[in-house]
Amino acid sequence: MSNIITRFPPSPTGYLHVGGARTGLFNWLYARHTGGKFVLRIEDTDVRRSTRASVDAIFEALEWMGIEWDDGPYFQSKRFDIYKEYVRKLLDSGRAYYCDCTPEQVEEMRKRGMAAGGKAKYDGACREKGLSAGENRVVRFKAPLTGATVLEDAVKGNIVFQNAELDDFILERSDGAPTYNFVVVVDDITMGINTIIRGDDHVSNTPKQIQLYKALGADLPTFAHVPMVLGKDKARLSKRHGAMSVTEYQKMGYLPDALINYLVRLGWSHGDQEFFHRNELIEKFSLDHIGKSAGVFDPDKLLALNAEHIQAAPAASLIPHLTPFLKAMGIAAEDQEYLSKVIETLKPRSKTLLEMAEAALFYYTDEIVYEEKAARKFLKPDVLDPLNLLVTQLEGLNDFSEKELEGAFLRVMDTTGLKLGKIAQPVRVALTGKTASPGIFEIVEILGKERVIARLTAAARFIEEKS
RNA sequence: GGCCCCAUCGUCUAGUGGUCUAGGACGCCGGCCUCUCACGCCGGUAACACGGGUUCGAACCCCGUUGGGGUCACCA
Repeated sequence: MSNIITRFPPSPTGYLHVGGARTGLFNWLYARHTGGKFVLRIEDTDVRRSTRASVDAIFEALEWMGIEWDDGPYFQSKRFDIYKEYVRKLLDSGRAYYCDCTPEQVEEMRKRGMAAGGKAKYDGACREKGLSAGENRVVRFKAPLTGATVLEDAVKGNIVFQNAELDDFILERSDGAPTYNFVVVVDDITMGINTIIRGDDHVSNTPKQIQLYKALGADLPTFAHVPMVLGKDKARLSKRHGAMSVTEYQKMGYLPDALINYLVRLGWSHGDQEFFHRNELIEKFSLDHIGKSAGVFDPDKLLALNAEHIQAAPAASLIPHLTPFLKAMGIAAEDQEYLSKVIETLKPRSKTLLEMAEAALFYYTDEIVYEEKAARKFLKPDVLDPLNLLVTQLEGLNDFSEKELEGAFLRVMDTTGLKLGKIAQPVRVALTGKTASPGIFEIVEILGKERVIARLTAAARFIEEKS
């Protein structure tokens, strides 16, 4: 029923950073929420700075996040004919003209304006010259000199710009290439984009674009300028603020849903709710709860949210996300059922998938390396008897269920007079090499009789050799 | 500097004139739980930038100040 069409227009001059991903997300969510369309457009008119590698990086990041587009990707570099055609239209209708002022001359005008009253703009020297096409000539837009242009912004409200503040900006460079403000408008018109959600660093471009829409006789889209994402020091996001690319978060073991949840919540709210599943976001997202002020990117909160998403996810759904990390550690983890059990025990103690993979190691290797401190503290001669006793008890068990295991431990406690804590720690070190791990019964059950007994006796041997 | 935007705990935010001695989340600090580490639970810390109005009554409306951000290209 809806005919909302949004778009995401990254320029391929580097990786996709979290700020850009957020505006992409807003557009995607809004399209999904309204049942509309989401268009991907690559803004690569700056041939010098655009690279194929960046394009691929952007695709990869979007794919990982699960943001799929319905139309495109369009490449502006392949649409020059269309831009030419629109320049022609403007020239023919008298809304654009050729200008032969040199960059130096224009720069001079700006300096003068800056010195005089603060208005740094082209003075319209060639406006009425009636110049035709030629070497070193640019095409400028003949902007209205008086009156005002109003931006009716869906998040910021009405913003009024005096036309006298704006100048006759360039539509087509002297080398024939179109400029940003122009191509954006032509693209948005020809692609049917009717809802533009973008960073508010674009507000000052908007009046120019609105004038272009009008000069071209096109309907205005809905504009929604969302506040920017800032770094901890409240300055614009940059590499010195730490990990900023979407791909980095992927590599650090974040779940795409967690990143999405965090990014959307940064600047948008739904009452007090902090945790959202992807579908909930689609269901609840709307333009009218986007905040007006800039937000600081907080890695701690993202990490906490990631932990929450890990906990909330069924083990089976975590498998595809965790497997690459396991593989990187040389763990094949082919048995899905086993992996599921492993994940279940690790979920509440893993804030990232990377942590989870590292914590899973002892489930997959038989060469347990004892942490030095752990061994010194817990693998001492006095636990030799309890350990051997436990082995005997365990050997007698057919069923390694938690209940049976508890019984076995209880009997060892009985005969030795030791508390569970005294026994559990040495066993934990014997089984995992570490002093921290999932519950002792859980890991014994998952590891299974054979491996548990092997590791226990190995620990006993270790103690004997030491003393 | 001109133009534009913004302003609630350290951070993300709820709040749309009275129910706010301002709520939630992250962080931080206590405690409980406990076989370790976590998880979980309970409690605490901490904010309406400032000054004027408007109103019987302002976090919410208006003006100003201050502070922060954006933008002023033949980049996008």
